[in-house]
This record gives sequence, structure tokens and C-alpha cells, in this order.
Amino acid sequence: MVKKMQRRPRRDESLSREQIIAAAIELLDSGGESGLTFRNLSERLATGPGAIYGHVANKSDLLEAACSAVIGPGVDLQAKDMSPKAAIRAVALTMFDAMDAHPWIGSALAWAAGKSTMVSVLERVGQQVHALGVDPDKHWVTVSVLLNYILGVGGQNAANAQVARAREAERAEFLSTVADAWLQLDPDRYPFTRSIATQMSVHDDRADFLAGIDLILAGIESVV
Amino acid sequence: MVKKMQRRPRRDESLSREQIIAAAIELLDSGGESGLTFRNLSERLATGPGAIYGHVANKSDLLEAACSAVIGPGVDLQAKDMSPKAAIRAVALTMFDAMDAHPWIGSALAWAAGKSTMVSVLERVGQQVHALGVDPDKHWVTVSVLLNYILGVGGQNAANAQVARAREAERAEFLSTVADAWLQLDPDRYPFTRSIATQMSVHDDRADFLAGIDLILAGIESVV
DNA sequence: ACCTGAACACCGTTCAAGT
DNA sequence: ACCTGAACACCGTTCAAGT
Repeated sequence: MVKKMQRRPRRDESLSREQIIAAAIELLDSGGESGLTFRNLSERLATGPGAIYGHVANKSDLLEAACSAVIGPGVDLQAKDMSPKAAIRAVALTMFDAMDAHPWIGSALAWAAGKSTMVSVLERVGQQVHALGVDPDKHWVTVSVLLNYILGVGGQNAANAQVARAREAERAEFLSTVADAWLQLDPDRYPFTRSIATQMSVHDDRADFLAGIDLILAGIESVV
Repeated sequence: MVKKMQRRPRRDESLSREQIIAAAIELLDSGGESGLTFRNLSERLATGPGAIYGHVANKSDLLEAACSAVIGPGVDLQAKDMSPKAAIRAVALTMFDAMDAHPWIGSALAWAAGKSTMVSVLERVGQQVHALGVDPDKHWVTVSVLLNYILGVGGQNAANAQVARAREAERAEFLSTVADAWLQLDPDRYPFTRSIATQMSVHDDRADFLAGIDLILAGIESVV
């Protein structure tokens, strides 16, 4: 996080890419994906919209840079002396926590996958998959499952944040509205959905995410 | 799919919601997410942009309707005389094929989850999870893992379609460009990514998707 | 009652003009 | 060399005016 010194009516130093990215992250955090605008951003940086293009190719480049600034440092942390499973859990949780704190990552990452941020995650998860003793022929598939699951959760998290921005109270209200709607469904056609409505409304995103990782890990181990 | 009768210079019947949705799907299929515009759409329907709002609340309502029009019929097909695992595979493949044929679904569904389309999928997958004998306390978690994985793959598919719209040839070129980039990485820091570069470049999305489902199913069975 | 399409309040991006 | 900000080509959405 960058210290704000906003009283300056005019910049005395020239723009830097890092400044732009830091300001973009602040806008995304406070206003969601639609909060980031070249006009908003240039206003916060006390410059014109055109100036930004000197340091950033376009909006998707900016989003990608914001993602790797937020995710990169956490993922690159060394986690020594961990079992492969524990290390995979740790990387996954780092991703989850970053996507939970910054819901815009969930939607931005989908458009930036295959880029540097995801390669770091791929490498770290992959090394542990290797350590787990998975058949090398299945390395790609195994890593894909884990990454697709993580990105899927992030995307859903982003969508939910869109619907119910704000904190705990609204989240509970949102979930119980959905649960009520499920309970109104036709019992003949939607028996399962009705049966898990209350379970869904009290679920813990983080715990369920980890349970999902463990389920996938159990599947991986059963083939090793 | 709706029959086109485009020669009419002027509509002789009043607009219907179904017409609007069918036209929206055509625009999305041919031009991707950015191909759907109220101006494009109203032009194709020989009317003004404002007229659409009589039948559709807004753009996200329209996207949601387009998703369920494309996915709903396939998912609602009864698949009798199948084992629970086979039925889950079948639903998952139906979703995959729909998202592969219409990549825009991947990004649109993320913003429409919890709505009617996903409830149908949830119900169908859930019934099979139940039939599999999973502990009812774990019903929600189990279904979540499967749906998040499916949506994650769809989101990635959408992102890739964005990068490499068009057919087989460009896809191969795109993948080998990524593989080349991975092979250029520092061997000390990215040993795993380098080792799977060629495996990645020849992978089969559909087969890998199914392998992922099977891995998750193996994990589910190991807890039952 | 329903459609029409100009108008409003925005976007991302470019580029001549300034310093 | 770098910034500035008006201008361009778009958006989704609204609403007075038409039929």
C-alpha cells in the first residue's frame, strides 16, 4: 500500500508506472471494477488521461499489472519445510485471501491468465505436484484442475462481491435471500437444491474453498 | 436457433423477448462479448435502442437470458439409466460443449451465478452427488467444488477465445507461442513450467476437462 | 400501448498543442 | 521528452415525442 499525499495541487515529480498501478489498486479496492477509469485515475494522479498511456499500454495491461502487484509478493514467499500437500494448500489460500480482499482480481485474472502472474502460481503448484509423485504425463492435467478450481472460486467471489458489496451484514442478508428463493422452488423438481438451502446460507467461503482443495488432493493421491 | 427472415425492411409483428434473445445470441456468437450492443441489436431487429427495454430490464438481464436459452435445454435433458458418476460427467460435458461453442457464456455465467441457469445445473449435479452416497453434511461443499471447477474452465475458455478467436490453426499457433515463451524462462526458477511446456501445447481441452472431473470424482469417492 | 431515436452521462484511446 | 486535455468513436440507458 502506498502512502497518500494528496494535498499537492500539482505533481512535482514525473509519473511512474508504480504510482499508476498503486493508484489503480486503490480505485479498484474502493469502487470495484467499474471504479477504475482513466479519468478517475488521472484525476487522482493530478494529470490528464493521456499521460497514463506513456507508462501503460492500455486498460487490460493495467489490470494485469495490478493483479501481479497484489498476488505476486504473496505467492513468491518461500514456504520451506512443508509437505507438498501443505504447500499446495498454502499457495491456494494465499490466492483465496488475495481474491477475497480484492474481489476485482477474480474477474481480472480470467482475462490475464497465461500471463506472468499465473505462471508464478503454476510453477509453485507444479513443483509440489511433482513432489507428490504424480506421473509426469499427468502433470499438466493435474495442475490445470487445481488452477481452474482456484480461478473458478475467484470468479464467483468477484460476481458475489458485485451483487453484495459491503460487509458481513449484507452478505448474510444476501445469502438468506437466496436460501429463501431456493426454499420456494417446486419440491418435485428441485429436491436437492431445497435440501441444501440452509446449509448454503451458513457456509464459510474460506473453509469450503479449502475443503475443495482437499477433495482434489484426495483425488490426486488416489491415482498416484 | 431461430429462423432468420431478414429481408423485411420493417417489422410487421411487435417485438418479443424471444426474438431479442435469439438475436442477442447471434451477435454474441459472431462478435464475442463486445459484439453485443444495444445499438447493434436494435439495428438487427429494425427498431430503436429504447424499444428493447420494454422486454428486457438491462444488459445483464439480457446476458442471463441468453445463457439460460443456450444452456437450459441441454442440462434439462433426462439422462436415464446412468450411474451417478456417468450422469455427472454427462452434465459437465454438456456445460463444457455449450461453453466451447459459445465462449461468451464463460464470462457471462460468472455474473449470473445463483440465477436460474445455475440452479438447474446445481440440482442435476446435486441429485447425483446424493446418489453417490456423499454425507449430507458435505453436499454443499461437494457440489461447490464441481460447479466452481466447471465455471473456472468456462472462464478460462472465454479468456482464451478473446485472445485467439477463430479456429484450429490459430489455436495451435497461440499455444505454441505460449509454449515457446515458457521454454525461454529461467531454468532455475521455472523448472516445472518449462517441463510441461510441450505437454501444454498439445493438450486437448475437452479431454483434460473430463480428466479433471474424474479426478474430483475420485476425491469424492475416497471420502464416501 | 408501444415504438422511436435524440439526448444524457459516461467510456477507452488518440494526438495536436503546449511546457 | 513528457505532459495536457480537447476530441473521436463509441457505450448503456432514459424519455419526450410520435403512431
